[in-house]
Amino acid sequence: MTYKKADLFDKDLQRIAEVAKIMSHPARLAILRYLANCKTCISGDITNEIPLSRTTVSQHLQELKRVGLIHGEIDGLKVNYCLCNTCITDIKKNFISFLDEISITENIKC
Amino acid sequence: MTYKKADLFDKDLQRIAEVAKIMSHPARLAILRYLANCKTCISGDITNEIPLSRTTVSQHLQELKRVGLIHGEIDGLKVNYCLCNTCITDIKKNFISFLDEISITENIKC
DNA sequence: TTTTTATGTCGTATGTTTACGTCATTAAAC
DNA sequence: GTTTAATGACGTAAACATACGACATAAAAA
Repeated sequence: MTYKKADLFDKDLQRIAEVAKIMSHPARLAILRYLANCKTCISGDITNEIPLSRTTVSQHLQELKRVGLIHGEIDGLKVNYCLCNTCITDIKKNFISFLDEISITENIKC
Repeated sequence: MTYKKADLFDKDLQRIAEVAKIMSHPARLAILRYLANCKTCISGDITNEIPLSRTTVSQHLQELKRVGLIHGEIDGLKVNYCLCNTCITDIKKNFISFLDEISITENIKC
């Protein structure tokens, strides 16, 4: 009965909140940054780059995949991960739009 | 011994993650949006606007205050809250910079 | 075919967030 | 001076996130 009242809010706020939550862990941000720079994108390489156990990194990768920020493509034993540019563009649009919305120019007092 | 390995990551990623975490709840986004629109900003008004208990809203307000997104100013019995534009501008800069960084143009495959 | 390698899934301990009722405090109204 | 009103702080239950070891799977190498 307690908990999870998030659905009481506007859909657009819920979406921004969802994306923000995904970005709320530095490991996931580090993964995104790494994927933006590397060419190979193999899961193992990401694991080596991140100072956490393989399992934990894998878990973060699944999260990123779940919201659509990255894609994974099986290549034999290995998995190639890469960023979803469409999704990132979309997120950028959403964030900027929200932050613009709350950037008032004429400030009232404090 | 388990838990909280966040400090192993770059300071800039930690800061973005911290801000993202604050933005990861629709109630807090709704508060920010409301503060951007209203003139009065009295705590009680915010509580009426948000479909959560007074205590919970107060808690969210403290969180927003903690990271510097809003300021509160005591006015007798009441408290006037308002957005911190400097902080919001800063956040916008940080987010856009990170999202630009991971927006690769030449995509490799997927 | 057996072994090795790369990855994901499951279980679980511990820490954190969310949500709210109750209590404390302090200013204003009476 | 008492009462009422507006807030914040405290305590706490339930849900969720983080981190990781152990197990499972399936491709590649030996």
